[in-house]
Parts: sequence; C-alpha cells; structure tokens
Amino acid sequence: MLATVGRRARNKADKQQRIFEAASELFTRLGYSAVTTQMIADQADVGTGTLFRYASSKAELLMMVMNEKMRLDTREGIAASASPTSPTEAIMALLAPQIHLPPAFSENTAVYQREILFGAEQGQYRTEALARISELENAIGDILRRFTGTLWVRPGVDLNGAARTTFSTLHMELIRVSIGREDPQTLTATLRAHVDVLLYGVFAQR
Amino acid sequence: MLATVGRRARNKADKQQRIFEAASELFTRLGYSAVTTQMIADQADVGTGTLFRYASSKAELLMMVMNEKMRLDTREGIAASASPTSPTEAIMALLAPQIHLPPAFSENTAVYQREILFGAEQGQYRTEALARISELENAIGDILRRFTGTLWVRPGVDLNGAARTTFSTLHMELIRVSIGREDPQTLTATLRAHVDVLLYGVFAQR
DNA sequence: AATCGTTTAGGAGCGTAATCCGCAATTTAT
DNA sequence: ATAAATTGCGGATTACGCTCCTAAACGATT
Repeated sequence: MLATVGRRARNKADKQQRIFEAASELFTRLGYSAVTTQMIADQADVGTGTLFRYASSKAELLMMVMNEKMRLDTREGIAASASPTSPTEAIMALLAPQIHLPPAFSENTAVYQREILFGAEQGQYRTEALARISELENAIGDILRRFTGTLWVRPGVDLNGAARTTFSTLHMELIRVSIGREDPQTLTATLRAHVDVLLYGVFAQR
Repeated sequence: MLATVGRRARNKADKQQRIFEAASELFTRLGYSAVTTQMIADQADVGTGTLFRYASSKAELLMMVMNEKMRLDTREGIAASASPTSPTEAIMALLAPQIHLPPAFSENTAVYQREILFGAEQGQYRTEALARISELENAIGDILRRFTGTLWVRPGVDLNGAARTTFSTLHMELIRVSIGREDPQTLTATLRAHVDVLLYGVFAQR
C-alpha cells in the first residue's frame, strides 16, 4: 500500500473542505438566519445527513467558519501586545484585531458570541472557540505580570483573577457591540476607559 | 352596560392569566427544552395561534415567567443595598437575591440570560428584563456615589462608566454560573474578589 | 479475486416553533 | 332589534433543523 492516506480519508477531507467553503460563502453573503442547512448541503454537494456528521448543528457550522478568523486575530493580537510600554495599551493592542467592526452581517458575530457562551457543551468547534477565549484571558494575565516590575501590585490581588475580571468586562463590551446595543464608533474609547478603571480602580488608595 | 371593562377585555385578561400559569408550571417542572408550546397551549386551554398573540415566541413566554421573580429580587436587592457601610458589601447585598442557586433547572436561568442578551429586539418581555438590568446598573452607580464622601474618587473616573464596568463583570459571572462553567459554591467569594479589584484596582497608585 | 466486516453517505421522515387565514364573538351604528 | 364593522381566536399548515436507517463504498483477509 503506497498511499499513506486511503481513498476514505481523502474523500472525507474533500467533503470537509467543500462544506467549509459552502458554509463560509453562504453565511458571509446572506447572514446566519437567512441560510438553511439545505442550502449548505446543496452547495457543498452532500446530503443533509452527511452535513451533520461534519458539524453537529447549524450553529457549529458557523463556529467552524468563524473560528478561522478568530484564530488569526488572536495570534495577531498576542503578537501586537508585546511591544506597548503601558498595560492599558498592551491590552488594547491585544484586543484590537477582534474589533473589526463588521458593517453588514454582524448577525454572524452575535450568533458566534451567543453560541460560545450558551452553545451545547460537547460541540467540537465551540470547544475550539473556548480555547481561543482562554488564550486571550491568559494573554491578559501575561501582560499584567509583565508590568509587576514597574507598577506595584496592590496587596491581596491575584493577577489571574484580575485577568479574568478584565477579560470579562471587555468580552461583555464586545458582545454589547455585536448585539447592537452600543455604538462601534466609540468602542475603542469605551474599552480604554474600562481598562483604566480595572487597572487603577474607582477609588484612590489612602 | 354596567361593566366598565367589556367581556372582551376580561376574556383577554383571563387568557393571559391562564397562559402565565401554564407556562410557569411547565417550565418550572420540566425545564425549558422539555416543554413544547403545544403543551402550554393545551394546559392553558387556548389554541396555538392564540398563544403567540400573547407572547411572540417560546423564549418570550419564559421571560414572561422569569421577569416576575427578577422583579422581586431586584426590589429586594436595592432595598438591602442601602445599609452596608462599605461599597463592596453594598454591591454584594444588591446582587445577593439574584444568586438563588437553582439546583435543578438552571436551564431556565441560562436561557433567560441568553435571551436577555441575544433575543429579538422587539420582544415585550425582553424589554422589561432589560429595564430590570438597567435598574441594577443604576443602583451600582448610586452605591458608588454614596461613598464619594468617605472615599476619594480617582481623578478622571466617570462613576456611571465605572458602574457599568462593575455590572458587566458581575453579570458575566452570573452567566458563567448559569451555563455551568463555574461552581455556584464559590460564587460569592469570586464576586467579592471581582468587586474588590474593580473598586481599588490591580495596581497601587504611586 | 472473492468475501466479510466496518465505516461513511444521504435522503426520507419526524418533531416542533411559528404563521396564516377563515370564522366567530363582540362592539358599534342604524 | 338588526346589520355592519372590528377585533380576537385557533387549528391546519408550513418551514426548518436534525435524526434514523438503509445502502453503498472501502479496506482487510484469505
């Protein structure tokens, strides 16, 4: 047997590829709710039954597509967060790529966020998305640690916990934008204000 | 005609009441996903078509039911937040009633949170839920203002913005519990830590 | 090559949320 | 009291996500 991957594996990879492309194209062009799973199956040239062996739900199909973008954005953000000389700017640089104000179909972004939080426990693509989220959270922890030399950490503060506090707030802010309850224009300024409060507090120390 | 409200209005109120009770009982007993709209219609003794004139979706039916509890919890929390002598404890007292660790059907809570964030824009019961949320956010603002006499507000901090930062974090934490990604047992301690960081910051002032 | 066991494909079918539209109950006008 | 108009009702119907089960494709074994 010469081929290390059999016909079976190749067919499978082929279908996976076709499904990804069909889902990507349709979701991007029409938006989540206007796309039916039939359309995706048809365009990928597979049966509906087949579709659901490659992703366990319509929402997972979207996550499959969105994860790709987020993977790049996360990488980019983490790289960019290395250079700034203040924690605020480092955190802003980390999240900047996530703030690609999507003009038209922010419905996809909203559904993505929704499914990350509330989607089925065992979804494979959701798991991947959650891993990206953790990556960002950890990156914030790294940033905070990086500045413990130049800034005094207030006694009793756990930096990992603080990283989570910070990320929670920023995550919620991104969700707010995706569901249209906040103006994307002012997002950067709002985020900066949030970060500022988080790092230095509301009340001054005595 | 003696009755100031016609038969029509009375029938309407009757149906509303029956639907509320049916939805409440079924959701509580079986959990959101195990309840079908047919069951609710049957138990309320109305047609399916009728059901959807009183609530525009199944999710809205749930919100109708959950809002009732939240209305009371919010009232209670705001009242309890008046007495504590530190901002941290006041905020904890405000949110305490929301933390009724629901042992079994936390599915309802998760769906409620999901719909508050991502539900249809024009839902009437969602609007009501959002009003409760705003109430809590404003209450946090009030708490912060209450302590501006005894604690110094760090220059440049907008208290309303800070209130939102605080509420965002705590809201996200409650969601985390509702979707089972955090242990309800440790929630109170975690929340306190969050609030502490938010109020006094990660880094000490020089 | 032939046979057997295993994995993958896919479309018919199902459950359910939500709509649509004809009909009935009520109110208003004559 | 009768007719006309308006509002509310509700079940048949639809659309869609997803499952289930049969059949085909594939790889291994002899």
